[in-house]
Amino acid sequence: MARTPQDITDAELAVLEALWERGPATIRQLTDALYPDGGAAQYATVQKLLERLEAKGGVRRNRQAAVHVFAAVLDREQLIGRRLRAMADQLCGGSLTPLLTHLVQTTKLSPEQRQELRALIESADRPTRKERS
Amino acid sequence: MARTPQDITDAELAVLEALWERGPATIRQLTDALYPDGGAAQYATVQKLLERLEAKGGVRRNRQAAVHVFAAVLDREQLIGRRLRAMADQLCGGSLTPLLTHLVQTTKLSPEQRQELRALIESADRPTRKERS
DNA sequence: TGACAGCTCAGACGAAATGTCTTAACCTTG
DNA sequence: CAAGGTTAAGACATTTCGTCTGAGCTGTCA
Repeated sequence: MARTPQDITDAELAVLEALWERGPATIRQLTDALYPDGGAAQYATVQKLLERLEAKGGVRRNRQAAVHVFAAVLDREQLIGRRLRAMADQLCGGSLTPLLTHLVQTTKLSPEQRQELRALIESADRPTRKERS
Repeated sequence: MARTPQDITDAELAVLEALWERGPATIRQLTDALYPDGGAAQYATVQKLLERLEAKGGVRRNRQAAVHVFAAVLDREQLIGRRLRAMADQLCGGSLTPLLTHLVQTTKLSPEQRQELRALIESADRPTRKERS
């Protein structure tokens, strides 16, 4: 049976997280962060991971300088969204609603969080109206 | 970098889905459903997948008859929950709240769904009170 | 100038995960 | 009894993903 390649792999995610944490960075900087005692091979690993991330639209490369600087395009929120959508596609015929329902039923929310959620539901009402006008 | 093995793999999920759809079944039945033109090798594949699912707690095997009957232990809802939790662990420091927030912000809900969600939030209030008493 | 270090580019390779297959033994049925 | 179906065990093949090597270019320093 066909397997589904991962969208953003674990190692790619580690690179993304390093970019989220420190902002735009060079391969050298990322390698030192991810592999403190790394050698040439690890530099090349990070390079390859960035290349794949770039191909997937997860990072952008600035080639202006001789040493390229990479920045995250995909932030945590967006990645969460991608993963939720992929899960909905696989398990819920594409609908996000079962995921939402499940979370509401199982997540222990503080009164503050509940209020926040109610506000989100109400504000979710309003953009819809604006979109109509 | 270490990779994370999948909880329930794609092929295992296909087996689970067949069980969800038809209820308890034998290897023969599942093989015929999943591999209509399958031979002995496909029978063995399904057997192995079931064995792994059993080890993961996803299915239960009834050995009373000579021919074993398998039933899903893990239903779709539970699998969704497992995956959401895994996602929260990986992307949100373990908190489900960001996932919930994201879904509320991005899911286009009908008025009925919104009302349903409000009701869920309110009912989520009440069990909490019962649990205190 | 030459050597060296750092960088980019390209692609092969190694390891891990996962799906597939083979073999042997046992049981039931015709 | 032979054949077919089943279980059990484990090896094997394929795919995915992380790692590594080699070549070429540039800039710096002795």
